[in-house]
Amino acid sequence: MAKEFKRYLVTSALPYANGPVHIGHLAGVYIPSDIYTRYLRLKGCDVISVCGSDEHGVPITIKARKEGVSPQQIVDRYHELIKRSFERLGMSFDIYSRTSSPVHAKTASDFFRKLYDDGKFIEKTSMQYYDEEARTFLADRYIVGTCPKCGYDRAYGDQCEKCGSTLSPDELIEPHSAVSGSVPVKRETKHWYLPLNQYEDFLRKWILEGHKEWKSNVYGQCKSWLDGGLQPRAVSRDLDWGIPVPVEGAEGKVLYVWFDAPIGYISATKELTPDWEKYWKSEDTKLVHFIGKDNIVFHCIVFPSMLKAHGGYILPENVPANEFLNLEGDKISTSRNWAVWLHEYLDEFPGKEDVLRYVLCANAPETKDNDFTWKDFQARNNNELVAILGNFVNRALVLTKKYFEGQVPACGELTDYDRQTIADVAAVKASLEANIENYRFREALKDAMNVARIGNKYLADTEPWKVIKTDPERVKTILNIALQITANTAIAIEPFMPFSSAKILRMLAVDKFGWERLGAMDLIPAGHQIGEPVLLFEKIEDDVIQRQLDKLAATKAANMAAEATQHVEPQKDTIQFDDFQKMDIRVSTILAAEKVAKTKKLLKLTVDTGIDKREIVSGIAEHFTPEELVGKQVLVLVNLAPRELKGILSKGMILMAEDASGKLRLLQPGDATNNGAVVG
RNA sequence: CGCGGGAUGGAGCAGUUGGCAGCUCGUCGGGCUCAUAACCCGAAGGUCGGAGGUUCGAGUCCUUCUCCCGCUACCA
Repeated sequence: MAKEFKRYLVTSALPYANGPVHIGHLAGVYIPSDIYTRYLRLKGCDVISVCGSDEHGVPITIKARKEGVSPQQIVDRYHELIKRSFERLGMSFDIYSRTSSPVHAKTASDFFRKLYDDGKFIEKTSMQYYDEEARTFLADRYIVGTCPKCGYDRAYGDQCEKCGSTLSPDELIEPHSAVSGSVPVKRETKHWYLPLNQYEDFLRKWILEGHKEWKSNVYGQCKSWLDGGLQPRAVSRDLDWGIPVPVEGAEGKVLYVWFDAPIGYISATKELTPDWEKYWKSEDTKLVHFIGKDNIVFHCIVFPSMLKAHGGYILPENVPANEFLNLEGDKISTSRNWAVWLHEYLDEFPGKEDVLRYVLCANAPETKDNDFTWKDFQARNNNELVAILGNFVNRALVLTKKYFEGQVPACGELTDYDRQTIADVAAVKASLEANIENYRFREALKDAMNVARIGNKYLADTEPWKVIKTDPERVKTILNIALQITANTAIAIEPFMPFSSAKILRMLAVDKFGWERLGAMDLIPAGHQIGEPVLLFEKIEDDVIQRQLDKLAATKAANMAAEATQHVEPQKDTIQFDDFQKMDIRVSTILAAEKVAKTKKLLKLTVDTGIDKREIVSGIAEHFTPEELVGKQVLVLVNLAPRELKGILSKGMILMAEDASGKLRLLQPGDATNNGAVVG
């Protein structure tokens, strides 16, 4: 389907304004989006790129409450930080807006009202938990209590993380609010739902039949959702932070953050241009959403359904979603401060914006999760940016300076080899374009770097430093070509590394070229005086990298310490000696251990309790391998009522201690003891 | 439990409709000296997570298993 588009509308997932932006966000969404947009602009396309802060939702209110400030103060803080960081990184949004803006409030409100008036919603009343102390309704996640299945006392209202079972808040024993700690009560509340099930046919046709070219992760996820059947989804929440539901009698209710956030794309466009409808409502506009994989359902299922329900809007032509980036082997986490924060990077690596852009693009998680390591960062900078790109540019300029006082020499007669080299450079264009247009930015970046590779090879093969002694005329041609290639690198890398591109142009003392000039060999006229060569990139030394690694190690240590103090549980209620005596705990030896098939956490253990040999199923497979357990002595609660797990009768419980990091430790007698010895 | 994505030489990745396993970095050897000890050339190193199957032929299709990540908990 080679559709012709007259203009482009590019959106980037709205960063959630409860924290700064980190490298994961950049690699997943913003770098690809900026490359794409810059490329289209350079081509002279009509393109606008919109983004902004997502400022509503429960987590922001929680954070505000925790810090004792208003939600507005939270979002103001992070909006400014994020916006400024993006600018410094060279993100070229046409507008970076925010969902707390008046334009957005009106846009989202009108959008909801239109759907409401057209009868696109269904209204449902249900009972939900309410925190009287904090005066707020509680999402299931924010209710904590004891798990009815395993007795874990910090299970959430939707799931117990200990035993993995899915729960509803009603099942929790002694539920209390995670927000205030008070006991929640049930209250009746009314909400509006978007009946996604009514859009299944439309979505099927549009995605499953019409967009088979989408990335496999995106297509697969959509297919999975559609095959599973869609449910009506609530689009309002009981909350005092957000856009009020524009309906009579809806006091205290706001639009669900996932309803209002994507509309933020529309609002931002409105703020940018009075012509916004051209971008949102013309079939010849190509709409592309850049997102991370966790956002797929909202951008491919929910938002398109909203647009469809509203009518008049175009749908995204593609939704290139990336996977996740890990940091030094561990999942990036805002709450655990396990991240490389953009604003900190910009402060600590001034002038190295392009290095980060390069590394994150070269290592972008396009097909699967990837790992960012500082060692890789250093290697890519030193071996690729410095050695290949920076070095080539430097060679061409220094040679010109040295032999021709910085004046571009004229191109004479071409050899076959010259012609081949010129053809090689020209050939980069088509590949680079195809890769960018198919959202393969890693490959595209490689193409761009190839221009410099070709240049290095050309200089090595033609050896102007030798030829200058015998045939200065020939050197003129060689350096003319080398300089033209240099100018070409500036074009090719612009979408990826705009700062370096500009730097090259400054050194060459020429103006910016359009994309169509890529491959041309007459970019700089003979006789043109070039500027002073400066180094494009610098090597990054080991100590700089070590400082970053130390910083991460410190974070890890701080997390451990924090968790240790946080996780010490208060003493439980007093019990009588009789209660304790009821428990029969014996020293036992583990005779055999094997994983229970088709489970993640369960191990089947055979233990010798001294009384008998029995089987115990224990949820410890994630902490111990069967091999390391065999032969160990442990303490076993032997008179615990037997319980069937996965068809195996478990008779007893192995005693464990859970440390601050959640890791389990065996409790063992200090010295070898006879099995069956009574603990008490 | 279910569903989605992934598993390819030391590292990171490509492998289109099944047909001699490629790329970048690293390693080793050589060349060059204009260049930020950078650049250029060459070599070694994978049987493509495990098992089974379809086929003349499979990394590429089917079955099954293992491991990693994600979704259902508002973090890309």
